[in-house]
Amino acid sequence: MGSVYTETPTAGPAAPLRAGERAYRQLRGEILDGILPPGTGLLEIEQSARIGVSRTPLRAAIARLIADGLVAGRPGRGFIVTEMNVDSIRELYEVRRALEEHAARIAADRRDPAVFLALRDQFLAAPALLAQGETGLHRYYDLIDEFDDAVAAAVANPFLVGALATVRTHLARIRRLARGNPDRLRSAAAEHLLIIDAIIAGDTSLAAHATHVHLQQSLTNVLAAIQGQPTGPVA
Amino acid sequence: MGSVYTETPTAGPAAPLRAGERAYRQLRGEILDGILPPGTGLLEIEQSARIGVSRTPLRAAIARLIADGLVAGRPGRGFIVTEMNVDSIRELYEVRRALEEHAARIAADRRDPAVFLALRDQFLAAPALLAQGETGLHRYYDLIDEFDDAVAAAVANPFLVGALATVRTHLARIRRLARGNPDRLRSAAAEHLLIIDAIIAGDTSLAAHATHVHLQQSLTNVLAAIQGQPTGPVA
DNA sequence: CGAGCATTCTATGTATACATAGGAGCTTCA
DNA sequence: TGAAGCTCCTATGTATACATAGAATGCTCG
Repeated sequence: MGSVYTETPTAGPAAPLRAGERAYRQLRGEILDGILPPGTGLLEIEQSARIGVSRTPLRAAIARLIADGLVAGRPGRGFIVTEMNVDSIRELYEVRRALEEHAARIAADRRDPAVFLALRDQFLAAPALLAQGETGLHRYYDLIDEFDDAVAAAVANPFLVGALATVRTHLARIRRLARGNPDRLRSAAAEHLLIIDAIIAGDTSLAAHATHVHLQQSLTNVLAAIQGQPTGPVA
Repeated sequence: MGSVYTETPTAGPAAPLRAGERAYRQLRGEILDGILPPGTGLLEIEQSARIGVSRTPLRAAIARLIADGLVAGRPGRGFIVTEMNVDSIRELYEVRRALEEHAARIAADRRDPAVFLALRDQFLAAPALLAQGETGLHRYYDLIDEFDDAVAAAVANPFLVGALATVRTHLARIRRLARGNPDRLRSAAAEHLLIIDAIIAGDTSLAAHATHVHLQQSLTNVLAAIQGQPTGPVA
């Protein structure tokens, strides 16, 4: 196994990244992007050869993916990428609703107004962003992430943030299906604005209800998108 | 190393249990029971020698404990049992409230009345149970588990049940601190009865509110118990 | 006597060799 | 021809040897 560090040692943004971490991120990304569709069998030897790490760190990576719920496996019979059907999506949104409503409530109570005022301005500019094509779309998704991060920071609860992170992981797999619906994204931006306004105002109840509405709309849209294309597109 | 299977091959209740699984269960149990108190350093070599497995399955076990949030570790600097202070307890209950309220709501909507009617009878007998000393206490805790399982079965949502399982794991560490308060346990049984009645009646709102009340009472009791004995007793 | 540096030691990270169990496919017998 | 049994093969489970990075400690120099 030749040079593991093909890149210059000083190039990385931080540490050169361990083999197990690399394997985890790559597999996770490929599952989330649909490159490894649900049902795909993950063979240790095959995957370790493909990614370029030995079996030991690859096993660690798969163990983490199992903990994430992205991979399932029976002992002695291999591992497969977990399925993501309509029922799973409904179930996921059920948990998401509980957690995000609670988070919104807490965020409205503990928020730093300045942070959300800045976000408000950015969301006001979202419709213009969405008119800019692919790059604008990317920046819009980054904005959503910023919002989620701001809520997480306001909540300041490792358990809640962790549970939300788990939900968001699975959500990333779903989002791919409903991508590219400008009308929906514009509506979503407006819904986010409502939530942000409620948080700024410190109105816990309104923040929770606005979040509820937003998630219900989101779920409806996702389910409709899936009706359109029964089985997700796969490379 | 010599015979891993000291016991007769046909003795085990099921499969002989893998080394990694054994290590995981033992370490998890010891952390939950406080035998390995927060802050304890888990050295791979030391622990693998103690438990009697090699480093590879022990690493897998520690990886699972990290996913559970029971162990934390900086890469290259070892692993330690996570702390559990008053703030963590408050944060845990915050998430617990969100999840259990939602679960109670759903359970009230989807429940099988017969299951909860049976539980109702058992909880009615709880005060008598609590008068029976240690064995009665044990059976009481089993009854709580039965209730939790019944709610989980009614909810029928793997994501929500999984999130609840995570919370319950950490809760087990806390419960040890507040153990042995008969008055509180009698009150808790009465609170559970209220929740069960609401679920039987299909009253989603009441089930959620009764759960909220119960958890608030539970948190208050736990915090009071900790005030009494600042740092938990350790073997 | 204090601070900086080199050395050593320890614990994790990684790779590989071996053990084992489960399944697929083939052969054989009825 | 079909079904049952056996064999081989493959993939995971486990153990161990080696690489490496970080920290603690002791030494030396100012």
